[in-house]
Amino acid sequence: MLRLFDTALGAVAPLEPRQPGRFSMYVCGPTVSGEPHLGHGRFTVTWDVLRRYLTWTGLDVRFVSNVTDIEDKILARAAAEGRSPEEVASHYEALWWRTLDRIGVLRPTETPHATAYVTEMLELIERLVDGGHAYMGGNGVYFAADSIDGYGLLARQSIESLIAGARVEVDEDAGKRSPTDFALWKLAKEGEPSWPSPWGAGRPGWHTECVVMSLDLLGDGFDLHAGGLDLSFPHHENERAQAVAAGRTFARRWAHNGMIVDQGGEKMSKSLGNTLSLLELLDAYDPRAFRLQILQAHYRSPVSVSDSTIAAAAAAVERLDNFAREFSDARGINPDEDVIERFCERMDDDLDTPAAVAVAFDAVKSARADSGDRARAVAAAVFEIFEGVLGLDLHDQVAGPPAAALAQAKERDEARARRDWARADEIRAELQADGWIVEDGPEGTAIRPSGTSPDGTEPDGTQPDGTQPDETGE
RNA sequence: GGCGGCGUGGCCGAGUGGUUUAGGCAGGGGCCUGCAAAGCCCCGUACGGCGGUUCGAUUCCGCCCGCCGCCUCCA
Repeated sequence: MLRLFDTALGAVAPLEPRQPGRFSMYVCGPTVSGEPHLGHGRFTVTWDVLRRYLTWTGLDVRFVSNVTDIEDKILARAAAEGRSPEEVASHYEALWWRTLDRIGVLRPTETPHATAYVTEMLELIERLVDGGHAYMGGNGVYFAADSIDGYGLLARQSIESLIAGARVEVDEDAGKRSPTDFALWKLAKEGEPSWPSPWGAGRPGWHTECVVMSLDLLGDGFDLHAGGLDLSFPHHENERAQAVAAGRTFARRWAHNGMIVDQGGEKMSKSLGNTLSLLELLDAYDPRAFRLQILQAHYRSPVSVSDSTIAAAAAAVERLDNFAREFSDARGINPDEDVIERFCERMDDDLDTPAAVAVAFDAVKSARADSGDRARAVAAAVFEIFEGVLGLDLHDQVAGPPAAALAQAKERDEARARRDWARADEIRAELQADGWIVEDGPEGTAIRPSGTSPDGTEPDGTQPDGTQPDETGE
């Protein structure tokens, strides 16, 4: 049984499903107003790994992740670029899924959109207003945080100390009564997209969609609500507050992943403007290197991604590919049970992927030290761990090199056969200059693309995305 | 100010009250090789500082120093 840190509990606890054999999880998805950045890459990989692991252990996992397709930043970009908000949202959503494909993140079971749930959100808001939990302010409808007991659970603070620590003045014009209150419904300004409501035409506040969509698709008391640590407060707290006020049972467990930080150790965030584009990183390195680096840090720790850390991960991926080529005949046979058991022990301990990956690297070493069926079983465990569970495919086949390169390889073999080392070395240098790694094997000269191949294409044919160059990461 | 986290060898990064090491990357030496590459073997005696508990602490406790997060939009 997997044990996972629970933010509300402040401790690691067994993750027992609501219904035996089934697992329901909700992860806060993106606001599609810009390019995916490194932080997006991290949270998607982290929860994708949890989802894959639970599935692999036999659970039927229902994984819901929303798309916020109506929000202030989308409107701002649409206005700036002379496009409609719908165009902006659909453009960045398409880019979002294309990018996740590249880092091996599976599609959620469901991807509800905020704009498809406006009716349900209005029903909830009405219920909250009727129950005395929400009030009409100058710019919209606000939730009164002090109207429920236990506000501050996820921050592990009392509402008094949260108010005392508020960094932002209460906006008198908006008619917000307390800094901890938050918008449920925002009245539309001239020209903004809007939906009719009893309080005037407007659009939903961000915190409401997740409540409605998670409860609608997963039901009361669903198993896990996860997301970035920066969402724990106030976003998740505000979701929980609405559910509590509406008399619903919300998520049974809460989990949060750590932040990507810059080289100075500071969190990448929109307000600091120090976010790095995930797309640029994926264009410059094997996308699997990003996934491996995320796996090589504990999901709750801050992680710094830089050229040197990604290069190190890329070198490790290359080693794994070499291993996969060497043991390609081990695919499909029964994995060594000891290796799998040790791997699971680490995963079950609060998703300790760095230690779990270390088990796999140990297995790489021992498979090579061993021989025969035993070596192949251990190798099969390596495949099972990386490909069957962690979503990191190993490449044991390379696309057929072009005929010209093969001809050079053949010529080199001929030179070597007549012990013409000078000519053989000359051809090798030519091949290397063209971006090939040259190895002498039992079948003669073998070539495969190096990571810095001039043609730049991955064997899987990944192409750079088609975003405009002037877009900034957000 | 309130609440929380972190400080491990050149870099990244797990873990543990003590006997033999996490793991990855980089580096040094060696084996293999026509020379390489890949692979294999060996190596460098890491746990912020000061006290305390203990037979023994990197691991527990206290204090200090440093860094970071949340209390505003954010994954």
